[in-house]
Amino acid sequence: MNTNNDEITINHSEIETKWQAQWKENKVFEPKINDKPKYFGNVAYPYANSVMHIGHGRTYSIADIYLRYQRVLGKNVLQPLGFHISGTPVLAVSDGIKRKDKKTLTQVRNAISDYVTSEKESNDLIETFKDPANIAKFFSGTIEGSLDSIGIGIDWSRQFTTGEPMYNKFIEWQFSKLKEAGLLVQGKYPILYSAQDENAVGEDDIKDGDIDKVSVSNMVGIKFAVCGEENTFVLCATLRPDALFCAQNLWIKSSMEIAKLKVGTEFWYVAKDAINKVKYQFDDVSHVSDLDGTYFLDKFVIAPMVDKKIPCYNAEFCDSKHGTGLVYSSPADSPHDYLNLFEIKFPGKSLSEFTDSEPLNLTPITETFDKKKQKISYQFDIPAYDILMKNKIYNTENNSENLERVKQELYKEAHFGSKMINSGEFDGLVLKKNIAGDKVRDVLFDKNLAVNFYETSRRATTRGDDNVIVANLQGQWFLKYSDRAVKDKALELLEQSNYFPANLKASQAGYIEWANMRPCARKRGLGTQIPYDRDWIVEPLSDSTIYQMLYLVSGLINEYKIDTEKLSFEVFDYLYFGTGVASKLDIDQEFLTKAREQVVYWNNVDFRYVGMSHMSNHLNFLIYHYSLIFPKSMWPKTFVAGNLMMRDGQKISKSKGNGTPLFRMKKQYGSDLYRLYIGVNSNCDVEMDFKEEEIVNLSKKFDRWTDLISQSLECEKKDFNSYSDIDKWLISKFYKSVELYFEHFENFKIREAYVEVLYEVLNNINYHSRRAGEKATINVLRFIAEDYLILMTPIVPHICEELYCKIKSNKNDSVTIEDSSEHFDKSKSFISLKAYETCGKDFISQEILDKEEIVFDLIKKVSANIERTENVKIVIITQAKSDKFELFDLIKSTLETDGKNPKVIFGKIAKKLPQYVKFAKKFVPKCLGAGISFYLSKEDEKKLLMENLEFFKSEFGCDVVISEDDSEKASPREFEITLE
RNA sequence: GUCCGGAUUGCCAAGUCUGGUCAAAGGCGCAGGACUUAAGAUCCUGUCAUUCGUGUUCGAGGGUUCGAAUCCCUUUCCGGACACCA
Repeated sequence: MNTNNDEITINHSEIETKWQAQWKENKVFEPKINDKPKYFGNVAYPYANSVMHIGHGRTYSIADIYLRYQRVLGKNVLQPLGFHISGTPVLAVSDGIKRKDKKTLTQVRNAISDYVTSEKESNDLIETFKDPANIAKFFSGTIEGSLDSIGIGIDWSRQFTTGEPMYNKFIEWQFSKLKEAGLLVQGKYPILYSAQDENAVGEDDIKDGDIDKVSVSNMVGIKFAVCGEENTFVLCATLRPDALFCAQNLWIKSSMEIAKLKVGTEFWYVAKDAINKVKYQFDDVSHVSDLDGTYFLDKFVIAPMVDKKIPCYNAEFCDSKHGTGLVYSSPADSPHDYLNLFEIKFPGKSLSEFTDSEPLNLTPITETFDKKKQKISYQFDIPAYDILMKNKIYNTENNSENLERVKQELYKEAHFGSKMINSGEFDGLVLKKNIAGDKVRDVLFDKNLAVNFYETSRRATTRGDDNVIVANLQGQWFLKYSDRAVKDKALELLEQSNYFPANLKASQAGYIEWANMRPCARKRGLGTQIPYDRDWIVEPLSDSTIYQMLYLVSGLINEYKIDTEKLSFEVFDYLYFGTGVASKLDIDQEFLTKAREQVVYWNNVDFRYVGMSHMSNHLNFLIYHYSLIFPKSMWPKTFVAGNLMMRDGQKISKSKGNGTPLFRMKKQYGSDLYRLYIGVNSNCDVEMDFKEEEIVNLSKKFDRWTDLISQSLECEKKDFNSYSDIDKWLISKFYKSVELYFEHFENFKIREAYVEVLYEVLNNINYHSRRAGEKATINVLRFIAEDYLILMTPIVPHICEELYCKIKSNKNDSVTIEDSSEHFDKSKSFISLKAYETCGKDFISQEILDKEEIVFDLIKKVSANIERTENVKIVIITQAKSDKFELFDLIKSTLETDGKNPKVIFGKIAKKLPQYVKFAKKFVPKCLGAGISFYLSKEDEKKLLMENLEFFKSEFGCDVVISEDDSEKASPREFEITLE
């Protein structure tokens, strides 16, 4: 910290601790129902599986600054917070600890290291984490402490976790409402699955699942009818159904174990390793018999749609674990297929012997139509052949690497600018974006010649070494967002809301359009069971949409120790909609009345802050659910999407170890400074970079501000009229900035608002200090100090409380903090609750501001000139000629009477003051925008110069003379400067 | 793949929505000065070019306009978010 001379060193950390304790003790952030307008804002609850780092702190700080600003506006503000523990993450940690998984243990040990003093304590704590509830309990405690430590004004009396019975009841109610709205439906859904565990698998269950993500990929299983076997098919899974048109044969590894399955009324052949995939993806599957690949080698199959009889050939490269293990060839597109087929048809020969014509005599199925975009040129429009020849790959032997390379090249580049030919109704479809493939697939589906076949995006195994497969789960619960009426309602909600940043509102509407069927329940994890189907647990994103409304009654549920079993659907209906008869509900009537009062008073969410990455899912669902469950009058009002925080240009993440715990900020920099840095550094919609040097630099400005205000409070506040003109200038400037402050805040521009009242005002203070001396500055600051503190409270609340204390003690206020009677108005004691009530306009004198600007500009110009000249003894200031003033008058009056019409203005000038036509050519366009700037009459201008002569002399450090002559070059307020 | 966004003067980064007060905030870096025995820290000044008239700048090219960093079109290069995961 700065320890300059007589400056008082402030121990911010100490002050902050003191005020945080005061706030807590006096329940400053636990608002009661009163006659002020209410404002209900909140941020998404944090996930209680780790400690908070400085990145999380940004989100909560921004929301807190804005909500404290609402208090400045005189609102009764509620900001509650709960904790999210649904889903698998907490479970995964406790499982990891039970398993003694090293990675998990290290992470947990690191996370708790700040809260334990010995290794034994650490181990004991971790031991308790085998119960997931203890994980949630511990981390929610640390989170509460962290947020308190940076002065976030949260009403903790309403907190809950998503694992509590109260919450479960609320979610059950919510889902009953969604069911009523027709949103909750059941169907099939593909998920990653382990047949051995008989359960869905998440990222945590898959080996290296966090590093190399596994997703579900959608293949097409094409049915090749086996000749001579009725209703029996070889199922080949492919990503390129369009290649069917050049299918020449099936590849079947003779040694592969194959199973015959009965699926519905059909019989399918697949590799034995693929039995589970079929079993878990299709209905009515039974195992008929086993055989091996040799069975097919003398058989023929019919390629569907093209109706072509093709043979089955042995191929060692077949992989029983990929797809169905059985594939068809597409020699035109696949170099592998081409060479293998070639070697079967021409045993012992090399492809190099066939340069004049393509030996397999294939019919091309694609054609190049855009030679420019296509990076590979084809001789015969048989891409596989052409690329093999180009790369001089003539046989399969020792060429597996090369083949792989050209395959990649082909897939990557060949499809640009190709379209289908010789394929009947599909002719002309482009291969790009799989347009042709999708069309072929759809037609195959229509004719029941193919099925959807899901496969994992990469080969994956569980920690228990079972193959991860894709199961098409029966009975999956969905939220059906696809109905037009449902979408329209959500869009209506969005439409009537405020959205910041405003340009993303359109994207949000896009997400609403895009939402379709959303699986909303899972087989595993913590959370609420679906009331109609207890096997399913509501998935974490679906259980966190309208929960803000629970805050309105959660405090009372705890206070009245309500038996959660009594929280029936009817009770929630009564609480939220006022429907039903209260006296008939089997629940504490006093609670019921009070809780209903809460809902009626707080009514709806006024402000919701979410991370930008949650726009497409969380916020989307939130909008849907509110629009369906609540009446319009209870819809949320303002949404803000905020961005992440980086650390020195890098993402904050556990693995990088750059996520400094939030609670350290108080000791390291002071919470006020942290908040100030967050608020002033960037607007919430841009990614913010946390830089040590920047925050240190900011502390200098902050210290200066603190020091100035602190000193000013030692002075006596005087009557406005007893201040001098230059003092009034500073006061005017301040209240001008205040106007902008409110304007910026209305548009959720926190950064701009504080740049205005901190940087701008500080600059003006410095200028005033030069003009009138530091003493006078401190004196005049006393006049605005109280307002200034109120406006700064949202961003640096602790120091403002501390300084405000000085004012209170000066006032000899009869109200003391100890007064705790029911009607005690806390806002008199805490600046955190104080509204801004001054009418700044009364103290703004435009004339003083305008005049000072002329002086200011002059100083700037002269200083710049002096800088460039040596040995200046006298500065001569010369005014413009009288007719130049006339010109200005003419332009000004024309602008007023005829508007911004350059032609009219030029016409008048040419007529009355032709000597200035040339000058006007450059000057007039400048006036068209902002108008002509303020200027004085020649006499007043001279007066102004004379009045400030002494100030000029001291500023320039030399003699200053106001010339009696006129200058051609000068203009009103633009003096000619001569140095001697 | 789908959907968004960005490119600003040595670097980071405001400004763009709402065209004019924009040679363009702020920070870093750099240079000079004050203080100091000195260094550091701190404070002040400067930081596109300039013959101090002005000129040339906001990825590139074109357009609209009296006027474009800002609006429109084209183009190059970067980045972010994506559903069962919180």
